[in-house]
Amino acid sequence: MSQERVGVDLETSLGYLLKEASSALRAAMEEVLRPLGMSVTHYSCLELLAQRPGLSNSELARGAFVTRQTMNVLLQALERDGYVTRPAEAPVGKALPARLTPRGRRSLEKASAAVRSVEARMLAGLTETEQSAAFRILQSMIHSLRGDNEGA
Amino acid sequence: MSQERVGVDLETSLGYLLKEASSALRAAMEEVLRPLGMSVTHYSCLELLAQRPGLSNSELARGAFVTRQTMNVLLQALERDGYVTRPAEAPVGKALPARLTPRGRRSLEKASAAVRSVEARMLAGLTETEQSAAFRILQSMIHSLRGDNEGA
DNA sequence: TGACTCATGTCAGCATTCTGACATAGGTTG
DNA sequence: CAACCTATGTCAGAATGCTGACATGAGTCA
Repeated sequence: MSQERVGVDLETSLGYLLKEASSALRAAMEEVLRPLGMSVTHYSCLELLAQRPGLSNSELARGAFVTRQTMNVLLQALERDGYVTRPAEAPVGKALPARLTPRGRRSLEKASAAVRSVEARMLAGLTETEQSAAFRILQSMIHSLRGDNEGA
Repeated sequence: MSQERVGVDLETSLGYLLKEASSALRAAMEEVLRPLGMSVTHYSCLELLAQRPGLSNSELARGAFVTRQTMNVLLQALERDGYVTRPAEAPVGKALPARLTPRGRRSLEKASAAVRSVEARMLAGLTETEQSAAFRILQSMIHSLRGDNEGA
């Protein structure tokens, strides 16, 4: 619109590109999940529970990259609507292991398929080799950012 | 905490890994920007203006991956606090070209250095070749997700 | 010229997520 | 055992970003 290249490196910054890709992925997921009446966080919670039954609220929060307070709000809604069950008493400690109900599992099926198709579209232009490279590169970035390698 | 590997593919999903990396990057940026009293969106806006002076509110919003309404609220605050100036009248159309004030430029300096150090840390474990690969791969993902290649 | 379409700036209301705080359960350490 | 530390679930308030809506300016096209 305004001008073209005053000339710095937003276009060459991997950080910016990472944010751009993540934003595009999120938008694409929202687009396919909206018709199913499901938000990305909503889907993430169900998918996590399908793959790792018995996760606690805090564990789900970490897996979905939100705070445990946020996840708690969502879990209470999912429980109220019958997608998820949690025992009234904690079997050990305070952690309440959550599980999908049959209704939750059913509702996840369509969403999961939709999201997998988005992921497939995302990877459509990449060779197997490139996908493997992407995997290693992203893991390295995460590792470095979290500072897993410093300190003792 | 609960169990280890019930066993599906969250650990092998590039979509999940992308979200994880983006989340780690955002957290690292927030960590270094907080001492400077600056949020990520706040920083993004200033950095965009430094690199592309004269961007309009809507263009800044697209560049920072937020809606133009959200960017407008931020811009008004930045203008009120003297980091940014916009003309009272649009030179053409309705778009108001925004520019950094000296104060805005000064405030950006430290933030920009901090963010660049985060990006450097993110890339620390990667070779030049891998960084080039990451660039091409991320661009391909963005391109595919946006569906630039379909239709006419 | 006039109707149409599109992008923009902006206001208002709503949704989502976060920060802060508290009580409790369990493990650790002296 | 007692003090301490960490993790958890949960409530309340605040911040942040979004959707909806409206008016305006510019280009397009008949």
